[in-house]
Amino acid sequence: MSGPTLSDVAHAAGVSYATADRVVNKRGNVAQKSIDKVRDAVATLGYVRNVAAANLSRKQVYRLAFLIPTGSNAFFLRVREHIMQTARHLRVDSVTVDIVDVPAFSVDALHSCIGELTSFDFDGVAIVGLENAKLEQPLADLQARGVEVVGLVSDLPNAFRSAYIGIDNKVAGRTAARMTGLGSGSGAIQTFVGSLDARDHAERLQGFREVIAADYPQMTVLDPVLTKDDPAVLRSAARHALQKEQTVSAFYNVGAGNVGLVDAIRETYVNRPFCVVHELVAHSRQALIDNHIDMVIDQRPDVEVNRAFALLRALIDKRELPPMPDLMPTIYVRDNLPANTFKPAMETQTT
Amino acid sequence: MSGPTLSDVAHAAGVSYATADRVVNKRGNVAQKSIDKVRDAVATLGYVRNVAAANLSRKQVYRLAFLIPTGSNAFFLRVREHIMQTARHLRVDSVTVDIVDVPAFSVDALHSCIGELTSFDFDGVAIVGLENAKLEQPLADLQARGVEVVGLVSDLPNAFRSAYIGIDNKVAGRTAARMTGLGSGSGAIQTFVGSLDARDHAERLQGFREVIAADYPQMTVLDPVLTKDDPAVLRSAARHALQKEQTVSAFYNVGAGNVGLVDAIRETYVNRPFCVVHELVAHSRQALIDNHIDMVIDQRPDVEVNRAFALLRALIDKRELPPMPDLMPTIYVRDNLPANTFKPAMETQTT
DNA sequence: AGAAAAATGACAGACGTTCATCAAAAAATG
DNA sequence: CATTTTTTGATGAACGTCTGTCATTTTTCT
Repeated sequence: MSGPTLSDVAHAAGVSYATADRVVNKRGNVAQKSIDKVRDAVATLGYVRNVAAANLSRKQVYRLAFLIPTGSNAFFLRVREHIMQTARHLRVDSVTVDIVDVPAFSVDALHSCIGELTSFDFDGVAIVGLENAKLEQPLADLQARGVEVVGLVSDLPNAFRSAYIGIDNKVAGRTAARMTGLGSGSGAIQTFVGSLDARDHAERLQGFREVIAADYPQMTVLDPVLTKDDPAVLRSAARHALQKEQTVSAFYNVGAGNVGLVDAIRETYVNRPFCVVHELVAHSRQALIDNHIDMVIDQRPDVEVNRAFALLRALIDKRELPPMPDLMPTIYVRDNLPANTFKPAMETQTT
Repeated sequence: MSGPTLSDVAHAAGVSYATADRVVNKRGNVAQKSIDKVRDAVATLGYVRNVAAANLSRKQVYRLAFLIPTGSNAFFLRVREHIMQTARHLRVDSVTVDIVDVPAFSVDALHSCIGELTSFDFDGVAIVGLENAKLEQPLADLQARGVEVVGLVSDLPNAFRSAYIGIDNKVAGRTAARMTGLGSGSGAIQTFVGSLDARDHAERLQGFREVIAADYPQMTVLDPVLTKDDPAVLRSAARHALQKEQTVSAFYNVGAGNVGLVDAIRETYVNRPFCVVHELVAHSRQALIDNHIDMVIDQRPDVEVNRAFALLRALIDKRELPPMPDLMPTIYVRDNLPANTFKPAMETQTT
């Protein structure tokens, strides 16, 4: 019924259980001849280790940490809440989770946070990262201690994490452009970015420009307003664009701070621009319903968090990674909004 | 380190291990007083059963079956392939999978297939269903034998399955309409359906009509052509629509058979209609790249299959269901196509 | 050949649960 | 109070793997 055991393998290979165990667990001190015999037996019998038994025996626990930017950013509140919820359900699998707060967009803060992680011996960490060479040293230290590291939402220096879990932001920008082209057609597009140092912002803008340039020659992409994701900046810049330029027919906000953008649009009664923004949160959702914006491109942080858990566990177990469908930006319009309300997280940390 | 054991609970409750075990496993023959004491201890200690140990002890194996329509339908080939791939990776968790072929769209065939399932004692089955009262009896029999049943992609009679895993097709239709409104703007929309008896097709069309009627009065939705998902029917109907009606400015195909639709469009050199179809497969992908169609609404069968596995396991274990983000229709345009090639499945069944 | 090194076999305790058995205690019944 | 019924405690054998120890065999080297 339930597959062959290691005893069966040992017997089939004509060696003792101890030797078979030495082979499959790479304990060394085994003759090549025996290794081959055991490998063959494993293959022909189709032996797969019983993880339940293995985890039981070695008292495996998965101690995970998530490094998430602090602040009232609605997007990361969503992320936090989903982590807590999932963590509660994963306790049956011996998974424990800590959420570590780290000041947003600060390389130095992230640096010291990662440094402190080493003293807590986690088995795996997911980090909302920044791409900065300064982070390489502490990440390398972490990995040297056998901690699995993945980048979440925003990537880390590539060589110092095992995987990146997030959407392809260039693709997201290209999609935004295609939608803007469909919805607007001609005129100038005012773009807004939080910071061009943030790779995700830069990539989105780049993808956006590519598609407009290639397929919508009758539209022009205006240089982005630098907003630092500050709603106040968005508000005044958007007002300015709406009043002065008659020809602005579309807005694309690559970053956050949509509250301000929507404020400005709300004041415009006729012919508001076609408007695409990122990340579905309570406010952008409402703006969609109220017909102040046309489209929200969302990266489904809940899905990303789920994947982070699955991936970290697989990495820690050092097993082959399960097939993971690509993460796709999800396009929300008024007509396909999920029923879920986005309530503020009110849970405390699980330790 | 790793949470309290049942021994700890028993000790804290002041009862024997045996009694604590009787309580948590509902074996009966235990005084209410003891039940309360144990429950309290579980709560205060935060005891959660160690599934690894439990599964080991009871030699838990998950025998799953997927009932998938036969035929060369590219969509279900995708589904099958992903099931096989995932199954291979889940062997480490003692999951075995059988894919059962069932003739497409036949209530009688599905009926007898489900009937035969009872003799194989599976623990859970996922069924690409049909909504027909005829199926209620065999489904009830299955469930009576303790088999967990979920509907996949296309639902079963609601009362006879534990869950439906698939997108909300009305939402998908509404989204298609919004996109068509953005992309086209005015004129007649020719729609195509496989069959109005298929609930997913009917719902998509209904959602589509709703949005066009409400928000795009300058567009009209023509009555759907019934295609039975046959490319030949699509081809001739589309040709007819393109030649005769000058005013057809958009196509929306609710069902399959897009090969024929694209054939007809390819012949139209000027002003082809704005075109939205469902399900990303090799052919629709290519049509998108070739600019013969504008948009593909996809339900990510790979994601759905993953979810079916997770859900069935949770149901079989009778544990609380983990938080599952809504399944959203994914919108593909030329600019966000996944790199993956859709190669035909070449695996054999896992048994 | 003899000594050192490497490889192997045999075994046993542990991990936390499930499940069964048996005797003992407590509670309910007449 | 005696008898039946219900509830409890104690115990032990699985489940498959991990890990360690120790004695024994085989190989390698001088």
